[in-house]
Amino acid sequence: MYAFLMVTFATWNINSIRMRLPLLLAWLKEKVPDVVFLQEIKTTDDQFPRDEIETLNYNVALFGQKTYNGVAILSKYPIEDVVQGVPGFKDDQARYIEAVIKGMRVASVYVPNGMAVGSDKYFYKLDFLKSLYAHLQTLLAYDEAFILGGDFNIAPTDLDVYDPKEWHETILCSTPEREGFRSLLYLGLIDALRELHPGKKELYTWWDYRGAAWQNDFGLRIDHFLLSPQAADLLKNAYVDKEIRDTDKASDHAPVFCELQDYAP
DNA sequence: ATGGTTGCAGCGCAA
Repeated sequence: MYAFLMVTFATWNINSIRMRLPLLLAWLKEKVPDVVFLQEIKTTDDQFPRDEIETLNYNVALFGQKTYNGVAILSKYPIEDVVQGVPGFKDDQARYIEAVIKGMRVASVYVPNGMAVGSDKYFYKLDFLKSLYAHLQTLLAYDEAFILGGDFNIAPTDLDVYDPKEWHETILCSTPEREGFRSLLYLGLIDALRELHPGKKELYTWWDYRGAAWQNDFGLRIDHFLLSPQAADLLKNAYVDKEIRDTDKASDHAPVFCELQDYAP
């Protein structure tokens, strides 16, 4: 009798939670996702608008940072066993938070942008991906349902890029970055959005503020949900919520939704 | 167009 119940996950690079708070609150009220992964909250935990979000019946888990980065998990259900940072990766930037919700492990990740191929930040990005790979390998050994959502700052294939020639071997699209992402898939994780929309080009999640990219649909798919095989068995729906990208004072990223059949009714 | 726009912080840096 619980067969039709769903748990709705959303991931959104919000690009400053304080700048985007009215938009976030309206969006939460309208869409009512059960669990939300946020990236680039760009604030310390003490400056996070916790009260406004808790008023909408969300629990909050934070890994904040001043000015840059910062990740969070919002959940209608209790949040347990919070982990801040990728275990085993020494990092002074707040880019990963993991927890257990309704018995299932969940995580919100903000993979480094990398700035330019060959830069110091680029190699930091590749190092981050290696450590993420090692940690996910550990988690997958449990053979349990697990969901990871976030801004990976990688367009996995040319299908995920509005103009692959212009972006050929540039940041977000270089072969080492793509191999890093692909290695996560080869571990056995499933790219939820691509799984349900094979061959579809218009799955973009990010449009640069510059160059009227949104108006021209110059987009890239760089925000992803990765599911363990046990979670993928429950996958019912995945889509990009493009509507909010069109609003005034929008983030440059659109949220991605992922609906799983309820795993603990 | 090695430009363009946005957020944070209060100047340039990061994206």
